[in-house]
Amino acid sequence: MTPPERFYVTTAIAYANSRPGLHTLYEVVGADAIARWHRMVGDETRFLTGTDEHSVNIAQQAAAEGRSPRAFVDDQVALFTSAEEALLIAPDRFIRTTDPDHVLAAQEMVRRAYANGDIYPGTYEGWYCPNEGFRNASDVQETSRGTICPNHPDVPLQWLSERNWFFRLSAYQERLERHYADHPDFVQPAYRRNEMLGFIRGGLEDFSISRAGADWGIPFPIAENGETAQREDGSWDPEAGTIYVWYDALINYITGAGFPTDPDAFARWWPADLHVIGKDIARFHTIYWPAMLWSAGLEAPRRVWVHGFLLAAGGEKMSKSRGNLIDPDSVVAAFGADGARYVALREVPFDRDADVSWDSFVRRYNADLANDFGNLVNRTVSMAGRYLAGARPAPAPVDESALGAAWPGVVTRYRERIEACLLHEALAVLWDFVGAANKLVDAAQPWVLAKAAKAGDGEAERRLASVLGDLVEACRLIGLAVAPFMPGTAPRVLAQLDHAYAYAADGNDGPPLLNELRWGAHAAEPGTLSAPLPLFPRLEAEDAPTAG
RNA sequence: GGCGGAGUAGCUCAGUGGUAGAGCAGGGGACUCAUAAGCCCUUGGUCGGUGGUUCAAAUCCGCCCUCCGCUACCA
Repeated sequence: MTPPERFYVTTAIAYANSRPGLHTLYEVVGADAIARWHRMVGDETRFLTGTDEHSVNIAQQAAAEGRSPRAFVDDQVALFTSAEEALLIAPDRFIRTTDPDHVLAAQEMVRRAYANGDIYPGTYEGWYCPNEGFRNASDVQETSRGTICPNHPDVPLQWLSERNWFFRLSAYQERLERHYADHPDFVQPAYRRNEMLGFIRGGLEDFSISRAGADWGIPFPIAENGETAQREDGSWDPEAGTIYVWYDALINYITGAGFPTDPDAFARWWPADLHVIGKDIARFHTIYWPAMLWSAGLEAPRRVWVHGFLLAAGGEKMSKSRGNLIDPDSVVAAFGADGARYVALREVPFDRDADVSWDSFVRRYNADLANDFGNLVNRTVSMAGRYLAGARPAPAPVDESALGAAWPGVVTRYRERIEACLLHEALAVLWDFVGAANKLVDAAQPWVLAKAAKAGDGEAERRLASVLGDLVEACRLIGLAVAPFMPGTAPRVLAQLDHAYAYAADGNDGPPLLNELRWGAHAAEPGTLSAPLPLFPRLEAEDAPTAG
């Protein structure tokens, strides 16, 4: 027995400033499916997701509601965790950047960068909006009245400079280029890697990692004179400011692995096997982050997967202001948790953007789940019950069954696609097999065999049991294989087939999935099929929620 | 502007030199186990434009048009 592989997968942490949309949860659903796959095949798996809760913006939103930042984010986070529960997302830890161990981790990373000579006090300059803080050059507008903030056109912008700390990213250009060369799969898909490499080759500037004015953040642990910013009573000197954005948010991945308080756990889980992120933050994960880790004497993550976005009709970005968000709760209400997971991961290629709409989801749900797979299970269970009095027929041996012969190749391709993060292709591979099973029903015509068998045709009777055995086995295999994507459906399929589903709700604690996915793995065991129970009721387009 | 990618059936896309493909959507048919689902057949494309290389180009080369991604401190 080889020891189990360990697999550590993370998502980006969500900015806790508004309620989650499906386009935000999409990434978490994808990572959850990947994590479940690894748990089920027997890898020691850790899946981390969570929320990013510090920022001037959040402090101001809280203040606008007359609440403390902490109370505000607590409520925001509850929106995320409940939406994720509804989608059957099962992280091993839901991390919050306000968690005490994360505060320690971020401060320790700053200290290490300082000890390594990679951070230095400098001056940050830029347009400052009194309502929003510093704004990018690309976020402000030049008008006849001068430079204004588009969100607050009546509030004059100020050109401010501020003392804060900088990270010496420029020192890591060569090492980054070498790392990309030595680890061609570090950033995927390949076109994202090329973009990042182009950025690196264009030259790297240092970036600021502290803010003087903001107090809703992790206290910066070092004073400008290089001494600790912690005072004798344990409090932090506000003069030192707070840690800014990336030296807070990115650190969550190592906090979640045990850094720095649990060295044993950290040694086991770091470096992460996979960061799943959106294209908007690729640069920070594939350039800033490795450099920050190296500065602290830590390894870069093994792989960063940059997924695409869900776009509204016509390729428009989804946003609250455009009012074209898809509300995850309505999707779950209409399609079920598994249906929602399936349509999102099947409709949107995991390596690029796609337009989605309620209609496209309904079409996909009806075609793939209600008509193809759901109906396959339904007709199979129904026929076995009707023609064989419910006794579960055994599948034919692999070499005597067309489905059995095709199956091993399906598993191989399915596994390859999942491990390559091509989740939509993985599902397509499985659904090819669903199609093959449906074709078999029509080719073999069990109802004709049943009539002949009833009339005393022994060969027809044998053939009937064999065909239905193959179909039952196909349903078992498909239902089980798709469990990482549809964890609620798998047990329901197997239950109708009177097969045990031996995995915990998060996919742990079961037998190695690849053993279970052998054709005929339970062929010798007797069973009794129950009455068919529709898995995915067909939907009509008018089942769409009222817009809003 | 620079670097990169894409333009193929109504929609989403596969197809890197040899008589144009899939899924969905549309049309027709035979069947009936089933969630009026499934199965079979089928409509539909001067493969962005143009010039060239070649016996032969969606596929290679030139030019043009259109669209998209990246091009630094919002998470």
